[in-house]
Amino acid sequence: MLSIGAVERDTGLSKDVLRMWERRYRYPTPLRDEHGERVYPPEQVTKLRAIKRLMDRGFRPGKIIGLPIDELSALGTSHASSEQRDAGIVEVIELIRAHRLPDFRQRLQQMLMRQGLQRFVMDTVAPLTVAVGEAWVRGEFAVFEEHLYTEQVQGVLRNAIASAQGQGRSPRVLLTSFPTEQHNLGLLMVEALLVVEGVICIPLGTETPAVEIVRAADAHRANAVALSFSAAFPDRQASSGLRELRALLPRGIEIWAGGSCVRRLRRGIDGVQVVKSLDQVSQLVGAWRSSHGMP
Amino acid sequence: MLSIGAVERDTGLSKDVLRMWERRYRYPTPLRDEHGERVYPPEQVTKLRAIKRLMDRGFRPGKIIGLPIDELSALGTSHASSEQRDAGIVEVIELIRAHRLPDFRQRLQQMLMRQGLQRFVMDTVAPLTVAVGEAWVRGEFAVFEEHLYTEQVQGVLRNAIASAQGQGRSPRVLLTSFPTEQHNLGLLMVEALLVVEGVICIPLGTETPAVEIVRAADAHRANAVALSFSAAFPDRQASSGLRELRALLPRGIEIWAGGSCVRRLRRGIDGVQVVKSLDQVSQLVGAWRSSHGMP
DNA sequence: TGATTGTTTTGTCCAAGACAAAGTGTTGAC
DNA sequence: GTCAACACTTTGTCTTGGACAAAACAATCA
Repeated sequence: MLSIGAVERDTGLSKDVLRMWERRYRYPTPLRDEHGERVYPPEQVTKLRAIKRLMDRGFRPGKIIGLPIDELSALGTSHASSEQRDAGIVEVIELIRAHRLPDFRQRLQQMLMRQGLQRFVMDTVAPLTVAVGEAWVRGEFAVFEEHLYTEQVQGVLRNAIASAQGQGRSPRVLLTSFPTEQHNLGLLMVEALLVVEGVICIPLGTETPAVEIVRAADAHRANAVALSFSAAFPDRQASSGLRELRALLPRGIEIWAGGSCVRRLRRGIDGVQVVKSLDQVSQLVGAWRSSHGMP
Repeated sequence: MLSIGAVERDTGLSKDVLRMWERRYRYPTPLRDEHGERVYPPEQVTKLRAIKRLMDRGFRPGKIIGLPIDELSALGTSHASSEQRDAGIVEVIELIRAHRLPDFRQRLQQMLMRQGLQRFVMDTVAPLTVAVGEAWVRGEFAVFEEHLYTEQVQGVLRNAIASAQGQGRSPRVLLTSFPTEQHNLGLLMVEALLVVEGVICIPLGTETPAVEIVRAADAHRANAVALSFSAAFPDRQASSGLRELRALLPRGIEIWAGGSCVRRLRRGIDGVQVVKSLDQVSQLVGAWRSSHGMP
């Protein structure tokens, strides 16, 4: 049984939205505690998570909020399972669920060696992370299993980045996310791809306010700022934040925005490059280099 | 000029709190746009950030909200600076402030090699992190510089952990923190020390709810759970959380609690080992092993 | 096909009141 | 002098229902 604040943290739906939905769609239907405050049963929280997940994919709340939970997961899976899943991915997922930590770590390392860093990120880590996220929403993955997954992959990626990192040359790229966006895996994936291209990376971790991004870009003479937005990040904040940053940042510095959230932005933002897939990272670097007279 | 939502993102103060302060303390005093909605001037946002920072250190809003901005920064400075600093530490700090990223990274790596992982963590990383935290509060360090520091040290530590990690033997130790505790560096330092002792680590990253810790401990047959608490973590939540976890967890599994927050806990908690300094980590492992008939 | 308009959907913001949880201080017992 | 219990103060979160702008969708016309 969770309070409205706890549900906000758990689902990413703001208190205002939770109350508004209740008024407007008659769902969720929380009970009340002895002092008249909303208390959400676990099933409703699970369903809310599923709804949020679908909204992140572009569904609209009014259309799906009435559906029962199994239809919601059907909607979620129908899309994903259509892209045939690599047998390797399934196998790795099973290792986490069986809590075979050393085997899991070793398997990751093995795939990294076999595929090389670039293919490892694009063909293994990215789909694996999506699969883990979906399994978590369906309740097939415990919270701690997802944490453990994230931690292990982070370790492997950071390790690979350190090994692949050489002298590096322009462009100089600053990597970070806006406040409230805590997901680091996306940033690490991009950093890995950039390091492969021989780019100089300045990783700031997550949650840097716009003003600080500007100061950092200045101090480190960055040529571009790369921002990551997970699916859970609210669209509005993304576009307003990007506009704000564009206004603050000198025009000479490019902005690259990527992640599931910006993928569904309708209109492009002036002066911001939207990166819809990890493939484009390499092209972006190439474009920057050729337009700045580099081989 | 920022909207209330933007200020929430930027300062970490919720909309409810911003409105309540305005009602109660007559501050902040946002202007209104053409539709009657709050609009915050940049100076006020800066002051709000300063207030939030001091609150994280234990100040209470009512006492400090009336002070002018320069007195607020003075409050941050007065406290620290008495402890004499290692020359090496000062030197490394200067590298970050000069934004010499490759030199900084190389210097860390060099110290790691010279000192070995254990001494590196205890004599370099720990005091360095304290010094950076203090400098940040005094305003000598920008937010982005602190982010960059954290990111780099994290990289070096994770790298070292991966290299030092061998087969490992009992005890099996689960590493994590309670929800809202996002600081990862402390956990990584402990993990490094444990790996040196040949302990098997199961790192869950930060913010794992008590119930999930129990499930993870069961799934991975952990012998101990290590929890990290930064200075910003509320004492009360720490002790109640630890008690709750102790009640949920089988008695056979030990709880090790460490970090600046627990260091100021008055009473010990029954069945919880309080780790006041990093030196004790090695002893704890030794004690566990000898009491379980291991060499 | 593509731009322009109108309509529906949806999220954010507002106000003031209520109250519980956290923190502080005081008293009294050992 | 230390510790527990209690009362008092401070502070944050939750409540209500109304209003409205921005985004998404649909329909129209060039």
